[in-house]
Amino acid sequence: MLKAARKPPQAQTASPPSGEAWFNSRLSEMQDALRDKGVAITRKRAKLLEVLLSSDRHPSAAEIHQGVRAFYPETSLATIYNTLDILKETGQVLEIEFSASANRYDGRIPDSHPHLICVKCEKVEDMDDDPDAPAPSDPLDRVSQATGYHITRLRADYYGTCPACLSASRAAASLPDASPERGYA
Amino acid sequence: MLKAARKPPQAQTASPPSGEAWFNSRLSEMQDALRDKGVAITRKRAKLLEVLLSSDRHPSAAEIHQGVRAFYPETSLATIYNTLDILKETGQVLEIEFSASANRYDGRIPDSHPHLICVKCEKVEDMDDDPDAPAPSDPLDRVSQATGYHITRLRADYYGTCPACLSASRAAASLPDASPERGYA
DNA sequence: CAAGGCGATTAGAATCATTCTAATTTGCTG
DNA sequence: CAGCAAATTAGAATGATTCTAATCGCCTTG
Repeated sequence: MLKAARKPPQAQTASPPSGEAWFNSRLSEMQDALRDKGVAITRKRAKLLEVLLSSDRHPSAAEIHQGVRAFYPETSLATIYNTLDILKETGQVLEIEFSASANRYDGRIPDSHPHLICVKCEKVEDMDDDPDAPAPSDPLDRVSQATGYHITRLRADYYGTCPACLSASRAAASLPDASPERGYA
Repeated sequence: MLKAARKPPQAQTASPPSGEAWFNSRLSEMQDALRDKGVAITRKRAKLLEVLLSSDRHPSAAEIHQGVRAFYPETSLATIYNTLDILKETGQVLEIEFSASANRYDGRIPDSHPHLICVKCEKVEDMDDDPDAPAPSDPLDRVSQATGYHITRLRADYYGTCPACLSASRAAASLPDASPERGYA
């Protein structure tokens, strides 16, 4: 499992992967992941994958829905969410969460990577962040300069399992069944 | 406007500010910000500020509500959201957004700073990230080692205004009124 | 080809955090 | 005390997402 390819030597507004070859190989990856999970690749699901890979605009579930509907008008939103869930489970899509509007999905680069998010037009772009680049003291300044955005906020949050939950789940592994689950996973 | 103080020389699970002196000075900052905005500091709002500063658990709106209710049982959730909005506008609270559960609020350190988020128990902790620390290639590894978490994801997203929207709003500034607003701001 | 089975799909209901609305209360200021 | 604006309220509305129960489609087996 490779990291997202990192091409240019400086922070850039975007370097979206492209090309038919890339498209097909990425598509195969996703299909393989679904197969490995034991779920069928139906026509609607296949189309969903295409839609997901066909633009770098990080579509919402509703946008994906529209894209699939263009070909299969009988498709319901539930199917979109359902398939996105499977893709999430298999690490084939990155969900970018927002509380004030719809989540956005990145199927092109499913590993965590930084984004540029316009607070006005809600555009979401990939960013190639080169941490070794000449770094002005403030990362907001650095990224502003490199991208032309007026950056006002960096959200940098690490998601994982805390030590307490780690030992709890290790204990649970030896025992019958565990305490109730909740969580952001 | 100072940056969040950065105390220890390595990535740490947390270094919550503390002490009565700190508490009072931070409280004054928030109160001043409200006054500057021209809004009243009512008893309920004052209590909300206290609740916000009284723990480092990054409470949700509902948790704050409960905390205020303990003193003013007639308080409605609308008041909590309303006051949080004002605090957000004045940069006095950091909203940590989640789509799958309630947003969390950091009034202690209102500038953007990294967090540790447990995907199991939903704990949210502050993290002092020292980017100059000896850096194993992978930041997830570095943070895992430093904190004892099992980190699986770094969400690093830059929020700001994209070049297109910047020029649009510059244009709008000279003109009568602008195109419809939306956005994540 | 018929029957059975099972995952995929559907429409619509349910959920839940958040926002909105319209009415009421509060706390001044004169 | 009257008048006024801001604060507050209960409850309705919103909107993304999830759930539910029923149906569909398709493959297999007899």
